Amino acid sequence: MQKTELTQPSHFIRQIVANDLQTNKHDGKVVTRFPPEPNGYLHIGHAKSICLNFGTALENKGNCNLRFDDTNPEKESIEYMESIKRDVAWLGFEWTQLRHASDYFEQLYQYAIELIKHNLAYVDSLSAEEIRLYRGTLTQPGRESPDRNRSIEENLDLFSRMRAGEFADGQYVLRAKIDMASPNINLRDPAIYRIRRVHHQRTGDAWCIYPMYDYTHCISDAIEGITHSLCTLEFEDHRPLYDWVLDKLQTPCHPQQIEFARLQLEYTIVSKRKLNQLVTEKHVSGWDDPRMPTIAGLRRAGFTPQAIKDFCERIGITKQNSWIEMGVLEYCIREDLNTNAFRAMAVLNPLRIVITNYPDDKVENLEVSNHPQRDEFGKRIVPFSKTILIECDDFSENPPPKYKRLTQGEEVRLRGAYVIRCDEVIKNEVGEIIELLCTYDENTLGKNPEGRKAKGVIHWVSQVHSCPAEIRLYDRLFTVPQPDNEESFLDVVNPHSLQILRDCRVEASLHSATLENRYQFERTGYFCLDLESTLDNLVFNRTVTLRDNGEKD
RNA sequence: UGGGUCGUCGCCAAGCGGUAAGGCACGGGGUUUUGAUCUCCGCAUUCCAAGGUUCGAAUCCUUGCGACCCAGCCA
Repeated sequence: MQKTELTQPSHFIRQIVANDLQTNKHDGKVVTRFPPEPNGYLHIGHAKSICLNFGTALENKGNCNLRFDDTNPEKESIEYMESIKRDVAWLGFEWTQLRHASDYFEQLYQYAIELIKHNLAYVDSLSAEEIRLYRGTLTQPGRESPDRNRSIEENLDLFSRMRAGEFADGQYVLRAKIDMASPNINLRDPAIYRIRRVHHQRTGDAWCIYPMYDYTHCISDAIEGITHSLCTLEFEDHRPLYDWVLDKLQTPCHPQQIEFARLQLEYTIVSKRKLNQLVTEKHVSGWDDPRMPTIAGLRRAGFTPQAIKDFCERIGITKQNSWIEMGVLEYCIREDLNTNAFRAMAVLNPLRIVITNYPDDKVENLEVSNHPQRDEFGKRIVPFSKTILIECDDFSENPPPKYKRLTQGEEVRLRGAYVIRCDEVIKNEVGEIIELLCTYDENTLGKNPEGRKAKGVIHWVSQVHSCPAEIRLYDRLFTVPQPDNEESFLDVVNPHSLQILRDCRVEASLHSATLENRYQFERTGYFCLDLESTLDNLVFNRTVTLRDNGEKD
């Protein structure tokens, strides 16, 4: 938000807003809203909408409300509202006002009476099933309900009695009187109020009739003075209805609905039903499992708000259905963490090295830079001693060509420390390597050895000084790019999406790691503390691996 | 001949009648005490297709083709 303001690419919504500002269409105001239904957790797709709505307001010194579309109490809850507020705030956005569609229930009711009085709405006694039958099909026009020409007086009476609770759930419905022959099915006398005796999380039992989305949303927008009502493509067909309602009623203003394509991210699923299934069937640990595409999951995995916002900016806003590759999201988090994460060393699969020519009890507190490019990050102390641990992978008896790590008889640099040479490989009775005997060159601290150069650089920790840790390696949750297209998305859950390593050793400085900090474990990836971590049992999550251009085996 | 929307590089995406931006990915060189970062270079004679208008078309017109959305008293 701070760095790219002037270079932000334009997209069609920015152009519309800029043009409206120029022509003074809305008195020079820009007011948007993010209108989630509190019936689930926010996910990366919502992040796109959040960034668009809040971003549009911010860029134009306008306002953006957070409005809960809470018109269907059966599915909604306060718990979801709280999680949504937490996630929006975490992303770094501040809503101008917190609103609820339910704040407008009385006004919505009065507007409905207005519609009835203008002979533009009627109470229908057809059942849900009958209404479906009367609606017609995509190619066949619908038929008018027998109740369509009920008198205004009778409609008024029935509607007030609907509110008063005189009828059973489903017995009556209030419908807009538009056009049963419209090629746009949304205009075939859509239901705008239904009777539902459900306790509402905010209005309690004050109402037994609840307004429907199409009727509620446009009026809520108008009440809040929204100028640009941004929504996803599937609502394009609803725009004529949005406009119809506002055209017929004396509302404070008539916002412009503009549709954009929702985000589709490869290797993820975003349907609430499916996400819920992953949770309840224990394919993941919860809504905030680091493999989940939820904001909570991304947060726990170590993603930063800035990376997510950068991602949303990069993918653009258009009306094209498109699939974004994971690589884009990964690039964004790597870019952020590369410049902002402290470096540290952690050995995931330890292999012991004894430096035979290093004094038995000597310990050197080496000063190591916290960031190779940012000196202002300072230095930390990393103890060095005779017995150290390196990554199993960093030693090979039969190295492939161009191998840059440790091999017998060859030299390698221990990051931030000395150059060592491997002299001998110790194996157990079944032939597994259990220890390496090496010698170090005491003249190589902070400088290259005389006349030669180590083949590569590997990371390490001192055995006695390091801390044990559990490290969780996460990978994509699905094995195919579009799990939604699969007969059963559960069949393509990646069985290796979580690998828990329990014998890891991390450098001593990580004992004081905090939930807020991110780290690059040098040469292995970006990590953060998991919220289950304790002082006696450090747990780190891998956010993303380092980019790997190398010819690793 | 139901309605709506959309087709520009492997994936995104600018372009708005004056001769194809940019990002990701990918390939190659350089620097490097992270096979990271950084850096340099390469990467659409062509814009779904075919016609047409024009000095000039990805942009305008016509006709096709393909994809997505809509028949909840969900949002």
